[in-house]
Order: sequence, then C-alpha cells, then structure tokens
Amino acid sequence: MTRNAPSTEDKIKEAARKLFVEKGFGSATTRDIAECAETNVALVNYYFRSKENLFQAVFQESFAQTFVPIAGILNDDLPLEVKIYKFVDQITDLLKRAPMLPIFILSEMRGEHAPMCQAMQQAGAMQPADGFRKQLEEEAAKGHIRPVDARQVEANLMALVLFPFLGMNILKMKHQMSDEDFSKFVDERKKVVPETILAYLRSGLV
Amino acid sequence: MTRNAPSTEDKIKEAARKLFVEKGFGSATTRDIAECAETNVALVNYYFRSKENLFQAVFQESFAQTFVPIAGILNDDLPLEVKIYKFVDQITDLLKRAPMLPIFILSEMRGEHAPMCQAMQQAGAMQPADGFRKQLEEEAAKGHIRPVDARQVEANLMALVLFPFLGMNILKMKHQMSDEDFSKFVDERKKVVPETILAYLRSGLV
DNA sequence: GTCTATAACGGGATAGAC
DNA sequence: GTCTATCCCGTTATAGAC
Repeated sequence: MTRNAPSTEDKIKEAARKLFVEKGFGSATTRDIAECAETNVALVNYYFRSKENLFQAVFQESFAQTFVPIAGILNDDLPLEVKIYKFVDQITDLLKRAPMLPIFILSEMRGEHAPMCQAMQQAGAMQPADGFRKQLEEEAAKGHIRPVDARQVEANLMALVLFPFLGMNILKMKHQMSDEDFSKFVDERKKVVPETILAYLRSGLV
Repeated sequence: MTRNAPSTEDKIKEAARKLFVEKGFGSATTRDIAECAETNVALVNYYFRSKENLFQAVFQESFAQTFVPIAGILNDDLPLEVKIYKFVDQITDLLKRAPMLPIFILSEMRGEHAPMCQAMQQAGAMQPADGFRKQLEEEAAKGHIRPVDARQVEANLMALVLFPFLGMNILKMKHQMSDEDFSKFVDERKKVVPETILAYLRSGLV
C-alpha cells in the first residue's frame, strides 16, 4: 500500500483549504485555487459545481478536525486533572500543525455564512460536553473542587488554548517573536494553562 | 452645542466600519458601503481614493479602539488585584458595545493584510505592557504572588476576556443562548476571570 | 460636493472540443 | 476527465456634467 499520487479532486480541495484558510472566502478566488492546484477553473467547477460548494466542503472538514477532538477529550473517561493536562497537550499539538484553523473557522462563521452554524448544530458536530459537566459536579460534591459553572470552565479552557493561535500575529508582533519563539511560548502553556484552570477549581476550598 | 448631522465622509466611514467588520474586506463591496451610507460609489472614492484606503482608515481606528485601552489599563498605576478586576470589567463592557471588533481585527490581520501589523507596530500602537511586567516582578519579590512569566499572564487575561466574543457564534450555538443569555454569561465572567487569574498567581505559595 | 454614466477589469460559471 | 475559449455579471475606479 504505497502512497498514491493525489487525485485532481484532492489537489483542488487541498489548494482550496490552503487559500480559504489563508485569505478567507471573500478574498480567495477560484482562479487562485485552480492555479495553486495546478489545474484550471473548469475543473474546479466540474468537481464541486460552485465556489460556495467547495467552501462548504472545506469548512466542514476543518470544523470537524478542530472541534470534534475538543469535545471528544472533554467527554473522555479520565480523572479530572489528567484530562485537563491531556486536553491542553493534545489540542496544542493539533493546532501547532494547523495554526490558522481556529481563526479561519471563527472568522468565516459570521455574515453571510453565519447560518452554517445552525446547520452543523443539527448535524451533531457540536456535542454539549455533558460528560465534563457531570464530572465537575461530582468532584464538587466530593469536595475536591469548588462548585462551578461548567460552561465557564469549558470556555476558559478553550480560551486559554485557542487564543495564542487566534492572536498569533499580534502576539508575535507585540513580543517580537520568531516562529521558534512562538512555538516555545505555546509549549510553555502546556504547563501554564492546566495550572491556571486547576488553581481556579481548587481556590477557596476550606 | 447640539448634535450635528453627520458629514457625508463620516457616513461613509460608519457604513464601511459596519460592513467591513460584519463581512470582512473581501466580501464587503464599495457598492454595499455606498448604499448603506445613502450615497454612491463615486463619493466613496472621492473621499477615500480607494477601497483599500478606506479599509486602512477603518481598521486602524478599530485597532486603536480595542488594543490601546487594553495596554492602557495594564500599565495603570493601581494595586494588582484592583487592576485585574478593572481590566476585565472595562474591556468586557467595551466589547459588549462592539462585540465583533476582536474577530474583525484578528481575522483581517492575515493574508494580504498581514504586513499591516508591522506598520502599526512602528506607529507605536502596540506598547509592550512593561508596567504590568514590573508590577508582577515586584509582587513576586514581596512574596504576594509566585514568580511568573508576564507574557503568559497577559496572554491569559486577553484570552479569557476576548475569547467569548471571538467565539460568540459557537458559544451561542453550543449552549443555545439568546442575546440576553450571552450578555449574562459575559457579565458572570467579570467575576470568574479575575478569580481565575488571581488563583493562578497565588497558587503554590507556602 | 454630488450626481450619472461608463470605462476597465476580474470574478464565477459554462460550452464544447478532445 | 481535461482543456481552451467565452459569457455575463459585479466590482473598482474615473470622467465629466451640474
């Protein structure tokens, strides 16, 4: 089972992924995409019928690639502390390989494409992290952590992990970071972020 | 001193702000903008010479409106705990009035417009929060908090405050929030976020 | 300053040959 | 499946009358 040469369809989708993520739906053109895929516009429309269609395909894959693992780990059956470290570690590594995915998803999910949200909600791409909520309630009942709003804790986790990638350009500029500096910075956060979350959960206990 | 009717130039800039923020540079058209400002495309180019020019004007104002207050409060001369509460409170209220600003700024700061970053860096729009760093060092020396990397703490603060607005659509969808629910959610964060930051700073002290 | 009209170009999409 | 050529429309920008 050797690695096949990618089909034209795949090359187009890859090119589309690259350019949509980099420039957004409005600024990426089908001509760009065709050229980047080393074909022509006719083939783009042959395989995907329209730019909008191609975008939907790319967006949904990107969304699944990012947010399904997030919900997955949160609902895993693991001790709380282990889970939080695992979450930060794995999502950080995932994002280091695709740093523009979060800003792409969040920025395209407005304006004309805002209705997509609802569509994906119904497609079940967006599980409410119920397992995580229950776990927090149980730990609070046992007195291991203080009682908390699970939505707030989940938002904090997502915020702390995603933000450096969302604001990558600003961070690099502000602190004059090279790519390598940035990579170190987010690796350090594999320690900082879980400590932050756990300090909050454990604060105010008698 | 009564409220003057807005000049044509101001109406155009307002319309541009609305549409650029809502749809992004690529998807907003000068026709949209002209119509929204109740004029015509000729006047848009009369006042701003090009779409790109108009965009720059709008973007720089938006950037200053968002990130200058952030750096400002962090460098204020206030006790640490007071400052953190003030920061979260004021930035949250600011963003409640302009919830799309953060996603607009971060999403436009890529691709073709990425070079803008450097331009604004040099324009001094991006002070490194040096006062805040020194304050954290002093407090650590006094044993009030543990020794920390100021960049990480600053990133945490920004992340926790900005993220709900960056991910507004996802949050609302995920938790089935109305506008009012969302407003309550971010108001609750005026307590959660400072507690989170302070718990981290104070954790591990003997 | 403001308008109408139009130029000049680039965009998405398709027809039709191979 | 793949290509070239082309259509048609929307877009940015400008010319020129008022």
